[in-house]
Order: sequence, then structure tokens, then C-alpha cells
Amino acid sequence: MRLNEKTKALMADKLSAAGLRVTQARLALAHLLFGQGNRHVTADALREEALAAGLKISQATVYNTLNQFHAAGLLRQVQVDQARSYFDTNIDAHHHFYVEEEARLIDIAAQEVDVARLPDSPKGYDFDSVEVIIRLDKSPKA
Amino acid sequence: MRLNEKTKALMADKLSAAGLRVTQARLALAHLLFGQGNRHVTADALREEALAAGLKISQATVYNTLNQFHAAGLLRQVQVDQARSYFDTNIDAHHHFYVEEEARLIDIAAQEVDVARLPDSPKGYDFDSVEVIIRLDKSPKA
DNA sequence: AATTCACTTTAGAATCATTCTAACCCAATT
DNA sequence: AATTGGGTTAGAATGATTCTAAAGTGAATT
Repeated sequence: MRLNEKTKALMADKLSAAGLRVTQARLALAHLLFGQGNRHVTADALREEALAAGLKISQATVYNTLNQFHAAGLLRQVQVDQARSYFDTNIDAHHHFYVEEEARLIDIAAQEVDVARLPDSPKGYDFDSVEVIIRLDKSPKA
Repeated sequence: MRLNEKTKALMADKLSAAGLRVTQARLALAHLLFGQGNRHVTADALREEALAAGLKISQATVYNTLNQFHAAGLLRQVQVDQARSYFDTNIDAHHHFYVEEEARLIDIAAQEVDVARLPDSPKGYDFDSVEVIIRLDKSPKA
């Protein structure tokens, strides 16, 4: 695949800033993940995308990289389906619709949801995150 | 295990009402699941509990039964961890704390959370459920 | 430019939750 | 008590993810 030089430099910066060494695999996957708008990907989908783009990259590396990006705070992991994990390139606070029938996630901007009141956290624990998941069904045919 | 006769009759009614045939396996698991207060169980934890109670029951039956109870609306499935599914005996609308470090779910009563505003559902889709998940970390030692 | 060393990547095996298969069993009905 | 159709089972199969240990590569040093 051709990596646009400008994007490549941006991605290299992003990796360095996150404390990750800049390697070819990370650069290429970062390009796929962050070179477009916000995305939700599964490990397998990203692998296929990488192969389709002509990258030679193993599934193990895809998993390693997604986990490292997640640990580094570059990705958010979204758990809505028992079968697989989604990784979200949007790391700002926001919420999700999930269409189970299509295994598809849709972002909900933080300001679209107003959580007016939350419980106190149990003694000895602190809030890590608050996520709202709205599961959707296809509307029945009229 | 000794099944209290009163509870047993209650469970049999519950199964019948849900359209499930009353069998020994279902009766015994229903007793474990619904005989106490609200609970969050994994398939494996329930299996161990069943064995500890002296039941002779296969893991396949535990999975089948949990899935049937879920399909019948007797259980709610909670997806907060990539590694395993939780089943919640509380099927009323409510929310959850999740302590990842302890793989533990804690109920939040519906009235403890006030979701004042929600987005419209995308065209062609309807709301199935709205769940709020608050992930918790242990507080750092003082 | 060669060397080194720690970190990366890899193929393939291993793991683990869950589902499937096909045979056997039991609850309800005749 | 025989029939029937779902229920239960052990064990195999599946599929996502992780692990292993060997080979590759980036950054720093000679």
C-alpha cells in the first residue's frame, strides 16, 4: 500500500507520543485505523483490510497491535457482543448504538445523551468509565 | 440436593409459565438461580455450584438451560467482559457496575440513574434496550 | 557500515468459552 | 406400557484470542 507521506509522519508522531516504537506494522495499521474518520473494527476485519491493501501482516500482529494501541490509550475497546471485541478509534467520551443483527456499532455523541444522575460508587471503588449502550432492532416492515 | 417442596412448585410454575417443559435439570438449575436473591452467574460458576450441590449435570446442559431461560425471558444476558457471558436473574430494567479486576457485576437500581435525554433511533431501527455500564476501579490505597 | 540488544513479528500451537453432534433418556400422551 | 418428541449427555468441533519460541528489525553504538 502507498502510505501518504504526510499521514505517515502524523502516524509516526502519534505512535511516538504514545510511547510505542515506530515500526512498519504499527505504522501501516495506524494508517488504516486512523487515516480515515472514526471507525469500529474487529481484529479479523482489520486483518482482512490489511491483506486487501497488500500488507503482509500476521493475525498475531494485528491482535498484538490492537492490544498495544488500546493499552496506550489510542483505541477504546467496546464490549457489546459475546463473540468478538470491537476497537473504536474514537477515544473521547461517547456512547453506542449496537445492531446485533448486523454486528454493527454506531457512535452516539456524548452530548446526545444526558445522564442527569448517577449512583455513588461503592466504597473502595472509583468510576473508570460510564457507557450507555442502546441495542437496536430493525423496525418491523410496515 | 434437597429441593424445598414449596420452592420446587414455584419453580415448576415459573418454567411452565415460560413455556418450558418441567424437567429435573431445569428444576434444579432454576432452584439455584431463582431460589435466592438476584444473582449474576457465569455458565462455569453455575456448573460448579451445581456439582457442589451434588447435582449430576453436564456443562452442555448448563449452557442449554441458560440459553433457554434467556430466550424465555427468565434471564438477562449481560455482556461486559470479552472473556465470558454473565446471566442476571434480575430481568427488570436496571443498570450495572462492573469491577473488571474482580470479574464482578453489581446491580444499580433503575431509579439510581436518570437518563434525561436519549438520541432518536436511526431510521429503520427501534430501541431494544438501554443499558448503562459503569466500570469501576479499586480506589488507590490512601 | 557492521554489531549489538531489546523489542517486534511471525507461524503455528494452545487455550478457553461456547456450540454442535449424534446417541441415549425421560416427560407427556395414547 | 408403548410411542413420541423434546431433553440431556459426552465428547468433538468451532472460533476468537493468546501464547511460544524462533527469526526479524529499529535504534544506538562501534
